[in-house]
Amino acid sequence: MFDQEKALITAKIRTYLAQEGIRDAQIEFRQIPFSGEWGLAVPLFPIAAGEARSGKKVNVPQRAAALAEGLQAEFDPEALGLSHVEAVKGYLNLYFSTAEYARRVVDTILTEDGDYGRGADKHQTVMVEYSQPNTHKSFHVGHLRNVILGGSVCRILEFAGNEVIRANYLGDIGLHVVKWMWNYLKNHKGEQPGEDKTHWMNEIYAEADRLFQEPENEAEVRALYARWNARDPEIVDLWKTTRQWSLEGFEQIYDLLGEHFDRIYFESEVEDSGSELVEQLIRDGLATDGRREKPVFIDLDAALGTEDEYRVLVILRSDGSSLYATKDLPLAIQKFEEYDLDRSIYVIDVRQSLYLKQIFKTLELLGYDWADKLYHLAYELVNLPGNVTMASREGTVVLFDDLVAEATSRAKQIVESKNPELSQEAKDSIALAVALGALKYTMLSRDNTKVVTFDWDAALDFNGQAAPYIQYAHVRAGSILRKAGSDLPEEASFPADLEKTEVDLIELMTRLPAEVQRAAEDLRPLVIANLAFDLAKGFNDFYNTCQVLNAEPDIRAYRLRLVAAAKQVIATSLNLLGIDAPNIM
RNA sequence: GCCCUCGUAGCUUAAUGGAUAGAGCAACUGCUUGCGGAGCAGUAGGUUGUGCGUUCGAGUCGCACCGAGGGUACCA
Repeated sequence: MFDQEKALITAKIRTYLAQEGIRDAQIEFRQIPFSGEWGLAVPLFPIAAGEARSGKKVNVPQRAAALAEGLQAEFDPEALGLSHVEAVKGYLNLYFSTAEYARRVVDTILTEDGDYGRGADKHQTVMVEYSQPNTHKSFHVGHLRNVILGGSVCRILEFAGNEVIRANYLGDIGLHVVKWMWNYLKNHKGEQPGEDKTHWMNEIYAEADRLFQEPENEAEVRALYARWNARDPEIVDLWKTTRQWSLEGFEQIYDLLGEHFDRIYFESEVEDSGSELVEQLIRDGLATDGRREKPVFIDLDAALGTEDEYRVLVILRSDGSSLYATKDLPLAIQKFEEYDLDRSIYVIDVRQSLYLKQIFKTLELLGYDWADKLYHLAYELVNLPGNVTMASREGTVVLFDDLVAEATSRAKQIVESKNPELSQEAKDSIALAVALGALKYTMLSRDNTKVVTFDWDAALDFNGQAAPYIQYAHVRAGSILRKAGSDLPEEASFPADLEKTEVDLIELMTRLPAEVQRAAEDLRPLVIANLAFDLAKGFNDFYNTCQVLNAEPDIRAYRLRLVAAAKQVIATSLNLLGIDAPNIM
């Protein structure tokens, strides 16, 4: 935002340093940590250290302090539109004119509106593959982290200036599907899914999984698997019908979560190309065909001359049936055939790190020059208290719909107490926004590499550092603007003696553009989650110390604009997390 | 054995190599409303797992160790 000023300041510093016999110094700008007022800091440590390295005998901290003081004497603050300049502990601190800075920030936000913080078009196309559920099975809290993380990463990448293609990859074939069909034919023939399709699908699957433990049942399932492999038309039809139910169930969940996909891949659609690729790999001598005693595998360490690093990748079972690797290889190729991708990101949990490393390496060995554009975005699991892994087999799962129902019911109570006069419909929709916001924030406010321990009370605690607090700040801002009635003042000048809470709020708002870039660069929604909370806290501090509606006309005018700007930035940051910013709650 | 990730306040967690390690829960004190609970203000809480190293400067980078979790050829 202050590029012109920075250029002028940089030139001035260079001139001074040249007099000191220092050339080609890198001038960097930082934030000044504490700021009752604010400005830019220039650390002189790197420059002093540079002198030391070039052989000059200097004590770095002392020299940095001396340079800062020398520079301070050189600066005429007014000529640069600065309020004052200080030399502190080796830093040159340049303070902006408070009123001017504040006005510029707020004007910029209100002019750019929802585009404030958006990065310039990078001309980069990024595919993000996420969610990847298995059809005919449940959707639990572990799956939720993937969808929420992937969805937020997509929004952030897009807003940062990338073109994003959202991809999903569904496990629509395999033993789990056959088990499901077996149980359906045997115990549920003719039944239709109810309102909640995923829940219903999962009940049949869970039952099938239990019954499968019995040897005679297992034999029946295997027999059905053989019919499936022979593409028995009756079974294929059943598969198509039931898969569709699953898809519709997932669609319900994605709608609820506000997610959509541009391209959906199915395991079934890459199975054949996978088999062909395996044959090709054997012909090329890269893969070893050990059938029937052993599988088809690639000894990556042998191929690369590494030891215990890439291990062995099995690409086809000894009985000729396919594995994940059989299908992930052709899928990667297909993605690059269909799209001109600059990056291809896989949002998959951390346990598959080695596996993906092997897949990427294999594609490199196959000679695909885009292999270095593949990236595994690993995230840790969601566990239950006591470090219990969520596994449907053990029955230790928290199902998605149960969780949403509980969260919504708790949110409803809050809405009831705050706004009893609203219509039931309005209450329901607000409760849902609050409930989903709370769940999403719980998932996104932890670093990707950290295990989330799912605790009902913590996830549903709407106080403190949680989405409802942020949403509430947005509502309060909206309420002030609504009560102010007529249109927002088109312009307003800011006074020099702004309250500290006003200054702090404005500074937080200036951080959005840079934080968006950082979040996109590191694929870390956490960065935005933190900023959203800080903004809400900043706004509440402002709200508690500054009157808006009852203030003098001049003050009222600029504060109304400040409130509108804060509302905008909070809404944008929530949007990047996939969280609704309601106007009433 | 080897590889990856994590270790920060009682708990959950933040911190582009830069200034006094920042929050939220829980705790404690006070105020308001009121006792089937909430809001606000404040207080307290830290040898950043341990030890070396790189650096003017390390929670952050490197190495080693300790601890937890995960992975390591036909599971996903």
